Amino acid sequence: MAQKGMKELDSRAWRAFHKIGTSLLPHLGRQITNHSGISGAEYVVLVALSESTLPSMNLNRLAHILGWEISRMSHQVSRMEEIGLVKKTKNLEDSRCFDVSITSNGKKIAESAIPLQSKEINHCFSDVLTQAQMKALIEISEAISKHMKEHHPLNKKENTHDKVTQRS
Amino acid sequence: MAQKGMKELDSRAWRAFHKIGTSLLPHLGRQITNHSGISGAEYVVLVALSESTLPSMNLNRLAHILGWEISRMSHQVSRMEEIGLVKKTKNLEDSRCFDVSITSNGKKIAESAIPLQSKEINHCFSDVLTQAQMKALIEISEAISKHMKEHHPLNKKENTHDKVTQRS
DNA sequence: GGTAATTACTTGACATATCAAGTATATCTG
DNA sequence: CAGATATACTTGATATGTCAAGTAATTACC
Repeated sequence: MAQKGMKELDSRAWRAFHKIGTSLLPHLGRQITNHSGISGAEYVVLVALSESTLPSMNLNRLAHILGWEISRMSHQVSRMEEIGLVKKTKNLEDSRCFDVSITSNGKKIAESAIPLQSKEINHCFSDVLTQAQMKALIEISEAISKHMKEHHPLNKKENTHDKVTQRS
Repeated sequence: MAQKGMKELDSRAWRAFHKIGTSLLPHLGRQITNHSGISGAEYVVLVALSESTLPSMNLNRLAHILGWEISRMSHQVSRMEEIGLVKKTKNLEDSRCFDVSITSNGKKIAESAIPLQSKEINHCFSDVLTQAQMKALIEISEAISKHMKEHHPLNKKENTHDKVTQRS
């Protein structure tokens, strides 16, 4: 959604990316809820924990893997603990840290959700793209990720402008 | 974030896409707030109104252009009206409809925000990709959008599964 | 070994998104 | 033209994301 100061191709490419980013990702999140009864956020946390070789991870590490802010991670894990998807225990070596681990119930839900979700992804993504397109997408992702990592790492403050808008 | 039931390339491509979708878009949203003091959502609404050849649009049309649910659109426009970015007037022909138009203040903000945002997009997106990659992305977007339009149009109910998770 | 930084995480306020239900107007159908 | 249906939008509850500020444990430095 931008035009002035951009070349025609740039603008079209950006809009194309913006469009799939804001339609496909939310759609697949909704699908998770539909087929497995958990939110997209809960799903990615469970998958991250399932895939780890370690039995548990601290919040920081988890946040880093998912590319989330630590505060969001904290809220999310607390909610997931309340409903019994994960368990949080104080780390013995460093008592500032919490070890987050998946519960057996969480694991059960993840194990049934993952293949269903893979099917959805194949449906909306893999099946509609060619091999060449997927390879291109991997390269595109790497180029952008590299840039982001170098120039805009998470949790770096750069805000200098106040909100112009105020509510009563 | 999915593995089982997916081929290696499919999985890598999906993760690549997921990663940029969940890092680049939020980053650029934050940039809008930083340089212009409005949220990403406010920005896209203002841009959609600015770009329209018509002086106003009803909520439905606006929601359709942005690919948003009507309820989200309604809340967003109400908030933007409160802070004077847009104006809402009852349509005379069909009094169920509201004509949404950009205010002079909204236009002023949009006009200063758009070139700044284009610069940001060039920085993080256009400048790090080749022409060929951008062309590929446009084709990829078209393939996915076509599928979504045919199989998962917005505002279609398909939920059959209750939330498994409950709070006290 | 005591004080200053740093790190890991929490908390609460608020903004925003989503969902289910509701209201009001318009259109369609017999 | 009356009742049924569809459309355009609103509303309120709840879930989630974000921000600024806080707490507590660890480490770094003199």
